[in-house]
Amino acid sequence: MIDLAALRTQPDAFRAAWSARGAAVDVDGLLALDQQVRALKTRAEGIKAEVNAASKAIGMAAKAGGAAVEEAKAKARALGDQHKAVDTEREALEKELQAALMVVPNPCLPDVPVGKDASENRVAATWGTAPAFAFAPKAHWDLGPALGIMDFERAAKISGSGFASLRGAGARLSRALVSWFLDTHTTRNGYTELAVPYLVTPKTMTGTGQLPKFADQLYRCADDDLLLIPTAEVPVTNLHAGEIIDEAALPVRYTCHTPCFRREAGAAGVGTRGLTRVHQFDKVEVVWLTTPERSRADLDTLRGHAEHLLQELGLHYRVLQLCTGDTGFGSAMTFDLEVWAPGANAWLEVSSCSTFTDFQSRRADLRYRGADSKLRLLHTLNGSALALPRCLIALIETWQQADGSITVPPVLRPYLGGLDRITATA
RNA sequence: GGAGAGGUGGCAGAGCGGUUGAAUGCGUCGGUUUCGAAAACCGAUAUAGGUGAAAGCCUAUCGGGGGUUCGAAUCCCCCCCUCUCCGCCA
Repeated sequence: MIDLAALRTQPDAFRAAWSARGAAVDVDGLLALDQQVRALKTRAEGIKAEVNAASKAIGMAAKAGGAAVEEAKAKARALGDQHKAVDTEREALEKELQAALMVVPNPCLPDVPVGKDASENRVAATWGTAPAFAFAPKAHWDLGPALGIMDFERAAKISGSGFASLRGAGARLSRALVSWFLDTHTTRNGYTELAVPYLVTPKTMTGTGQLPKFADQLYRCADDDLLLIPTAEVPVTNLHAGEIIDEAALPVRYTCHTPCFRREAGAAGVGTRGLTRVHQFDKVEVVWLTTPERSRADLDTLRGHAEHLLQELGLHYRVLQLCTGDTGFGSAMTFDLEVWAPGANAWLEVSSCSTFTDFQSRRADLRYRGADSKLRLLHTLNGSALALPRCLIALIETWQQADGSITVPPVLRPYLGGLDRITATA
């Protein structure tokens, strides 16, 4: 959520920022509503102050055994009714204002390039080169089933389309990636590992911005009013909701492996072959809670952690700086990491690293007490490091051999009992 | 799932329906004292919002939401959470 007080004082800056995003926000409507709410609030509180004073007087008079108590009560009752009428009106308008604010996107940082959509994202960096093959490289949807490490048909049989299953060395390879990612983050990058619930409340989903705007992308357990997380960002960022963290403890950095559940409504048929886009996938996420002063630099550090993993896996990738028009709802700046999948002949997004500035903190009530003992909103950052199925795709397509076997990247071998090659018989 | 107990400020823990934002203790901060520290003593110590140039004033908040009342931390109803015991279960 944006800072309403800031909108009040600098509406033009917000207008410009939203226009750069291509977001239609009725600034005048918001400001008018805000004005009404505050006017009603002032009125209601003024009447309430009178009611309180009258009640206090009645209390004293009753104690002293005054005679005019009944008359005073009647007067106070009338005032109370008046207050209730005004306050009810205020409440309705305030709800309306809140609802409107909840679907307003975060303005991008000033140095985010302006653009209308994904076609105007900028390639900020490229690492490595596309692997060259002496044969025609195969896509994972051919390689995987041939090796017996992926099974799409049986997954569809038990769960419908958009689900995949791994088997044998494929399942093990996936687990090896998770372990290696987590170990790297905890031992080398200073993250604390978390294990969290995969079902969360609507309030939690609202804290990070999935609700109310993106309800159609979430799986919901209607009988219990719980939702399946679409990313570990949701439970991890909300973990400290409503709390006050001491500045000395910042930045708080967490890494967490969870499955992610996404309905992918409206994405049917778009890049859905094989493991590329599925309703359930595993991901290792990193989340930072940090100060406004540090957050921009911290975003680069976080992104570096994700990039490093791809480098050690020997995977060719590029960094995209998203333009204003392609930046997600709550994000103020996002870098996507796209890995090259030589078989599918495509760049696949395996990480999205973002700073949400204080947008999520305002929703989730995440604050810190500064060295000066003042309370301030935290800045939240997160990024995938990394998303499993697409890493797996790039990995096997990149490391495939002419005979259809897969060479295991050296960093993963300790996690596979020394296995250096996945073959159809493995 | 059944039975019971409980949810009050950073923490612990009081609180008759009436000038209670809330005793007391601890903690924290400032001061006195000290060569310095400890101890002791003195003082301060919530958050959010409205209004105002500011000082300030006002409103709200005792798990959440309703209700009774002129007035609710205190009474009533619903919900949530925690703990204990029983049952069930990976």
